[in-house]
Amino acid sequence: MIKRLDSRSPLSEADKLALLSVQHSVRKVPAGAHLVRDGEPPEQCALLLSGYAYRYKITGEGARQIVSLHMAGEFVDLQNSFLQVSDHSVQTLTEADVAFVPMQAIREITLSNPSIARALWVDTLVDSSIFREWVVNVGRRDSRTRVAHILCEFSLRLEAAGLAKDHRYELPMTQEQLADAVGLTSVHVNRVLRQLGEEGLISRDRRSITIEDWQRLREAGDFNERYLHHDFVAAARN
Amino acid sequence: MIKRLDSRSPLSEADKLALLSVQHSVRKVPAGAHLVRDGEPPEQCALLLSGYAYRYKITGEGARQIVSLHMAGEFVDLQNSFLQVSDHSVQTLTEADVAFVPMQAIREITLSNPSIARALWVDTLVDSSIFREWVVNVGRRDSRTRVAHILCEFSLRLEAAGLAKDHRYELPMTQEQLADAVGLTSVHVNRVLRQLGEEGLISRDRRSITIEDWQRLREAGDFNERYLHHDFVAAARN
DNA sequence: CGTAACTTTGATTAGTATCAAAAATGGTGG
DNA sequence: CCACCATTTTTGATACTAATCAAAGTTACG
Repeated sequence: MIKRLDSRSPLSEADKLALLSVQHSVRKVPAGAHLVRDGEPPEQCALLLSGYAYRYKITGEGARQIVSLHMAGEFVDLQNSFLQVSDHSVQTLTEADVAFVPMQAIREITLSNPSIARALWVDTLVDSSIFREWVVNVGRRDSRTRVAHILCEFSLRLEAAGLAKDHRYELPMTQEQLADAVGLTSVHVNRVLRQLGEEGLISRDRRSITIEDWQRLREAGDFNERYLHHDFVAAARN
Repeated sequence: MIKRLDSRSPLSEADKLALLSVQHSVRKVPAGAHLVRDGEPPEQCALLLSGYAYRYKITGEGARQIVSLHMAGEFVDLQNSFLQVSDHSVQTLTEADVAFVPMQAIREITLSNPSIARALWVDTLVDSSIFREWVVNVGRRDSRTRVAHILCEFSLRLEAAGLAKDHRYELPMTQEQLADAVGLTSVHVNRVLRQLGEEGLISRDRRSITIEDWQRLREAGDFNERYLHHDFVAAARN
């Protein structure tokens, strides 16, 4: 986690020590547990040490839209950190090890340590960039492109997190959850996945995805990784 | 602008003075001008003093998705402030007065002044919350609900900015732009607007919108203003 | 093993897009 | 102030994508 922050907004050794010594408690949380609930005040900030989680909102009609997916090393709750009431829920997708940090500790360290504040802020800005791309994905791409796009995104993010390689990864989501992330029905996602398989772009085995032809899937998904901001260190120059 | 920041994350008088004295240049910018271009490094941070602007991205197919709308008093470019390359473009919707602040100045003041950093950060977190809601809007709501929802959002945001009252406002967007914000075609947006009018929920005159029945439009749009975080001051308790 | 959750397939429908064109509006120069 | 042109709004007809409904397979798990 620290490595990730550092890569985008450099921290001194002292900063890293300060981060490591922030008060927190680690707990193992089962799959399907809520880390944050829509409408409740955020009191702890959860950092995923292992496992997966997703943010979602429910419409008045009862439909669910997943608005982001998070994996080991990511903060799941900085988004709510300085707001009074959570505007969405966060739920684990798998069993997960979670470090809970009291909001108060986050508030204190960010006031006393501007470099850390900066690094956390940058982290939330990257989240925002992904939200924007999801608006586009869901708003302006057809079903095949949408699904291909999200498969590309997951592949790169998991590789960056060291959870995948060679364009092969475990995706611990049901097709229904995938559907809720791309704004389609699970039935349709199923058909699209089959089609992508038939075209030789991907292959699947249970929950594992192998991208057989990265270049073509990238094109099919209208995917450009720039929005992930994986390689940049703007703040490096101060 | 300062008032807005202060309301969500309190600033001392000294902070306010510091903000006011940040180096900047004010320019009048014509409608349709780009403030940020996708793919270019952000060098200045634009603060809208008057007028409107929107962020957008273009898909490989050439379709446009507007990902947010900004009005007087809002920062248009904090989102890119610490990232190396912009992942989207920002264009003015109307003629606008814009204060340009060099990124360097933002970086310096946020390192030296944690309260200001906090306030700006909170501002970007609220932006994120709106992005999330847009993902839901575009991903899981039908056309009528989507349009009603965005009309509600604009009404509250404009009122909060002092640009509207009594649920009546000027919306300087064409129906095509509105369509690009809700992920529909302009033809369909036109039909939905007509329908909302026939149902007595809104009325229109040129670009001005009057919400004739707030309660019913709110229901029609599955609208809950919580995600706008207009009334909260979490950081107040530090 | 038995059962619930998930995936897959098929048939039909609904909602939006697309295409086309007419009407209205707004701005410009004469 | 008017005539003209470009842009925007409106309407209609048709096509297509993805939703819905239903049910059969398959997988995971206690």
